[in-house]
Amino acid sequence: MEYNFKEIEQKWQQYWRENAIYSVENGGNKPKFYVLDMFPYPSGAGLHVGHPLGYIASDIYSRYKRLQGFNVLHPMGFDAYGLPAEQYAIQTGQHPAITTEKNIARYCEQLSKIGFCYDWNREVRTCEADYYKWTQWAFQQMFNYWYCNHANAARPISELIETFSTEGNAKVSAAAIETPVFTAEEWNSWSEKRQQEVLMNYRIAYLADTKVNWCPKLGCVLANDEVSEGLSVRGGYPVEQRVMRQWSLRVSAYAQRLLDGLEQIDWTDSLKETQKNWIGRSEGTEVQFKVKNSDMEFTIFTTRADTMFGVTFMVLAPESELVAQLTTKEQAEAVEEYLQRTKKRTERERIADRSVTGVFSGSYAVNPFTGDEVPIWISDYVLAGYGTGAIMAVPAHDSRDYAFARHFNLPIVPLIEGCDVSEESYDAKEGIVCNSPQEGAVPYCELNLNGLTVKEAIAATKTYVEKNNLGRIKVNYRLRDAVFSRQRYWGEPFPVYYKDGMPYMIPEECLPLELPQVDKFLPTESGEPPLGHAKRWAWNEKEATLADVSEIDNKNIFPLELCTMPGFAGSSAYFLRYMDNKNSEALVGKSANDYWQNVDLYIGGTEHATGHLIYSRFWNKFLFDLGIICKDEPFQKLINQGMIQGRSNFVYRIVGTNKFVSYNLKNEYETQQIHVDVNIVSNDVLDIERFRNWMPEYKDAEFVLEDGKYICGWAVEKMSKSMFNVVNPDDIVERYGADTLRLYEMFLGPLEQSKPWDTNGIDGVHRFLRRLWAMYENVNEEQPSAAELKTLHKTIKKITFDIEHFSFNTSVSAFMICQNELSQLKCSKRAILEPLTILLAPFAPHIAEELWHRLGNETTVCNAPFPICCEEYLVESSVKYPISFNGKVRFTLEMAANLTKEEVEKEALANEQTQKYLDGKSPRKVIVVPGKIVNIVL
RNA sequence: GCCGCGAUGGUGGAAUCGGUAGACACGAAGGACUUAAAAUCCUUUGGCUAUUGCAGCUGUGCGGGUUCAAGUCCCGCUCGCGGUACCA
Repeated sequence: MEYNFKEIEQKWQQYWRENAIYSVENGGNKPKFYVLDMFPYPSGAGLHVGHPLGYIASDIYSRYKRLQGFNVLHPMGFDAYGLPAEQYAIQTGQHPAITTEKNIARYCEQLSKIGFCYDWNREVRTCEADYYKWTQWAFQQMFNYWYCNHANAARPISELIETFSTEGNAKVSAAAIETPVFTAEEWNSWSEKRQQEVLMNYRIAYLADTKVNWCPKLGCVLANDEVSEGLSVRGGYPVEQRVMRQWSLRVSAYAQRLLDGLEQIDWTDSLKETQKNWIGRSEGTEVQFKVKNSDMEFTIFTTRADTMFGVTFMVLAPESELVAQLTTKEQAEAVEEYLQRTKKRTERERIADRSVTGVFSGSYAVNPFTGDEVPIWISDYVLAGYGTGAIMAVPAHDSRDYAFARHFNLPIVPLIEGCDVSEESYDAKEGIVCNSPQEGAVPYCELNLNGLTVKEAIAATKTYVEKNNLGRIKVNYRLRDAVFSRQRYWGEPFPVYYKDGMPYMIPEECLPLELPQVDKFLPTESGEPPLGHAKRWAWNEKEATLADVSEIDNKNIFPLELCTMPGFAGSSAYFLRYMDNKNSEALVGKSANDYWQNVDLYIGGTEHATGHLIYSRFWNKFLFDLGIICKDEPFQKLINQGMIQGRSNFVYRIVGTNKFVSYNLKNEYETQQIHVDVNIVSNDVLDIERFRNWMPEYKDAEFVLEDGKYICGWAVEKMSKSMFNVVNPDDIVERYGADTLRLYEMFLGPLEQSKPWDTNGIDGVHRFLRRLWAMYENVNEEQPSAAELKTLHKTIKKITFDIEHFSFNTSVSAFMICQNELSQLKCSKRAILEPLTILLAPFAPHIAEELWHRLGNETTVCNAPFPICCEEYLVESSVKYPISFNGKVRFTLEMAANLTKEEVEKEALANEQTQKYLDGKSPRKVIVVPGKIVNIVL
């Protein structure tokens, strides 16, 4: 009987669906296991062969865990809100909801063909109201909470109001926007608006004027992780800095917990490292500098407190509030001109052009250690958003300060013994400190750092600063708050209305606030977001309905927020919703969450390292603070699957002709390299007929062949339509079947490694399945031999080990070796084939299910127990020892397996050949590695 | 610049704890079956030397080192990939 994969795969996919084989209950006697894929954004292009790689890996692991008796949650859904659908809508006028729906249907169709064990009853789509209701709800919670530094957790804003009205804000330590101290009397005397304004400084979701990445082309602000090198990640458009009134999430409040949490989770070091860099913890010192001839003071942040005696000037960021205060009349014009000039430059220009620019403010600062007076400059190499937006410049030990000092001819004072600063600064944090002011020097400071190492000097200076009240020890983080507004249509609406210019939350019982229909998706001419086009988009507090915008003037009707939420809003808590996706009372019910806890295994791409994987950790920690969920880290183990690149093929056209020359002859001609569709090339040999029919211009093409064949060149490139190297999984399933696709994707190479897709090798895997299939033709009931049992149990051991180490490529090899050995033994015994079938089920579920039933089983193989390796079958009767002299193997000796180390040594030395090599001498040393090698040292 | 990862045949890759490098697969060459093709099966396949027999040497990006023994550990490079950056 032929291996008819098409029939088999259809049959079992239908069987699984109709009998709900993969639906999962919350609870039961089995231990739980949660396996999650990063849910896809359904783009119009559909899936290519690279997309399912991680899904196949997680599917294998899920099925394996299920066979081992775990209750496995393995869901799938769609990240459906986002820019591409909206861009498409702008171009074509098609509503994003329609295109998104269509794309999801296409994705589902493609995914269903591969035979995944998803519980589709738990599907979530971020654009559906019963899902985004909980995104809106979480946002409202963030609005209603503040971050208390004492509790090191989010606390309800009501507690804060209570504190303000009884004792003011003096004792409150919060992660918040700097707020002047006020008393309870002051608080109680303020208007509601004033109180709301103050509270806004404390909220975790807050509205504030912030410097944002504005992308004019997209008409939208972007978060830091959505911008790379001054260009938008989506579309590659220029991004500029702008101050806008925006919603932000106080992610920075969680910086330390996000850092600490990395210690408890099982992620790769490189990913943890990326997140650590992104969070960017930096321990340093804040020092107060007085302004000469003024009462003013300002604060700078430094990690090099040891360089206080090398400060020769100060620098302010152009955007710093201090600029206006510290600019003198004489310098006003020059400073204004400089500010205008830097303002015009886009982020990209600043990155491209790093030439030194700056202007003197006219003021001087006083070094609090020495009383020394140094000029205050303004330059755009100092960033307003980091530290205090002002620095002390130590040109001898900072390359940027050095370049600045050189350019403007400012003094350079070295502080490390033996360093040479005539050509460049000495930035390294090592060496012995010198040049502290000596006794009697003017100016003088009693702190003497001479002779200390840099590390010791930093510590000594910190102590001095604290003791003398000159500043404080401070930890800074690079991690910024996440800008949360998007001037866009296709996203979650904010559940917010405005009254008296201040935002208020729509009552929870009125959620979800649904996205209204609009005709036009472009931002409005006035610069307002597309929601400005909505005809009915205002809030009536009393009736809780949407009303005509024309009625806004009416007393009880208030306008809504016109922005929508960014892409990461919907993906930050989706893993929680899968646990309990039908729950209309809560994001996730307590019992469901207590049962599933968190994700045991998360598989997805590394491109989310500083976006989704930071935001969802933050979001999760916030919900943890609220007591909604029981784990503060969402993803216990995380694996990044590598990217699958394309493998492009080329033909070589002789310039100016329609003649094509084969790869190895191309150097004899002047040729032009042209991409050719990989689907009409097999093993780099071009199908000439199909090539002629591929495009009209090649209809009459001629060829210069080698050995009667046209050989194509090849290269590894990104998989994309323009390179004609896209391979569609549907085509592979059609030609070879889903099981072959699954095995081959795993066989390509290590899961975490990026590698090119090359259809050429797939025949080998397909052949294996056919050979395996043939072994089940005449199954008999004979007792298995020792050799057969050994092969089986060796394979069980290997497969179990491999799955647990996510080494799926070597498991496929192990199956091939096993099949090969059994076929040599001509083994078709049920006792061997039955466990082998279960072993194969996670990898190739369709053929395993069919073979399982052919062996006479009634139940599904999905519920069979995973076989266990019996070591006793693996015991060898004899062991082949390579005998080496001085590490070099000379011959191999077969010995009984049960010999002790001493006996092996004895037998090896007694051997005739050994004696020949020894040539009468006695060995210096003999090293026996049991089961491995005997090394004789001469 | 800084941080992280990697480099093994014609190709993808294996080698799990320092113990016979190249498993498994593709490709290639030769053979069997066949009128023929497809399919299937068998043999060979890192390089060099030898080949009527055995075998020998060499070999994991480069240069050193540790060790009886190194693809694997240590030091110094080269190249490639990824992340990140006027972060004070």
